[in-house]
Amino acid sequence: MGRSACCEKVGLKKGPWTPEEDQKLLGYIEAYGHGSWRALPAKAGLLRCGKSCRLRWTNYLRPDIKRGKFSLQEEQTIIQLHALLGNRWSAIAAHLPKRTDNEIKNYWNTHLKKRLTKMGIDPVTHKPKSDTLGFGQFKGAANLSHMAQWESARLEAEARLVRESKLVSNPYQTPQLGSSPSAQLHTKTQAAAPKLRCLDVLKAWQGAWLSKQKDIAISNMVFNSNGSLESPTSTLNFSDNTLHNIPTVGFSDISSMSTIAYPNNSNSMIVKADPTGFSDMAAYPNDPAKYIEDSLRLPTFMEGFTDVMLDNAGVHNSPNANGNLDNVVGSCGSDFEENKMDYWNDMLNLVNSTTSGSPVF
DNA sequence: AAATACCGCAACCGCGAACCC
DNA sequence: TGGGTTCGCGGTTGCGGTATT
Repeated sequence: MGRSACCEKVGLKKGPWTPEEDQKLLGYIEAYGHGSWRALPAKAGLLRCGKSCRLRWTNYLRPDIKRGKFSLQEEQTIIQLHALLGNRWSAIAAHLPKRTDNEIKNYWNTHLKKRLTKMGIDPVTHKPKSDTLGFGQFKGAANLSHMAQWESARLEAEARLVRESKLVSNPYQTPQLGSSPSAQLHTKTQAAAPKLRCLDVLKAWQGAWLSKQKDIAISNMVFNSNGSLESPTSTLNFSDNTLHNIPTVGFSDISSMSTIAYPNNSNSMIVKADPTGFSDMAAYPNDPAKYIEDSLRLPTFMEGFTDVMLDNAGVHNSPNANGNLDNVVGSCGSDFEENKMDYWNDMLNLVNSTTSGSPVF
């Protein structure tokens, strides 16, 4: 009963890998693929457990891993994605080509987290710590949480895609694009659904929220598998058939809520609420993507500013003698209002920039 | 120069989900 | 359908290197 402990067997080696072991593992996987990790050590002549071999391969030996210092761009990406996704390192790694989730996790814990803390920003919520009372109106954390719910749903959908695409995936599981297993996920996903449209949770969410801003009651709704509406604040639970059941290929326009689905074996869809409060889709009879593009607006309600503490300027973000970040403290006022838009602009730029390489955005 | 503290990273551990029979 | 197996993820640990005293 119970789990079979992978390293329980006496005689299995633990600890740092030797160059000889690396060579054996590398040579075996290059020749035969990893196959079953559990069976691999014996076949490769290694006195390691399969789990240890997998870790060594995915975090160190894989040929497509970039090592070394993180660039400013990478730092920014990590921080922004962490604000959105939390400690979901594999998901974050999927957006950082050639970086492993373990490496990103380590970098966050040893560098970025400390930097945020030093600057008076809670690395968990990405809010200023001084916000505990003064930012009663601060909606960013709740919004991020909201976004995370959507992202969770997306990840579930992606996971299903991977399963569905296993038939076409390369048995030699060396990813060519991303570095993390999640990157492999994306690669496979794309292979399985080359015409995949994005499950654009961010944009969908923006649209829904913007509509809410306009007190459009229906704006909080998304279509469920029955074609009825439900609140996006609830956890999305896409069954395997959910998206396929959405009957719209093109537009479905119900009041101010618009749903576009691309159900042809892709699990992808765009759901949005009409940010204008009135349906203007007739203006885009042949170009749903353009409609989405044009109708989306930056969410003015979102607040965040983690990009300001990236030291690209170096000067204005320096902590003061009190250990506070002058600019960040200042940003609790008007500067903050300015920075928040930059932050989310960056976020959306990031999202947009990854559109081509990932079905996520 | 030695001792100690700190830091960074590779590796391990445990859990949950997916898979397989 | 249920139970065992495998895999992947996220948290944690421990060790080696570096900085500080």
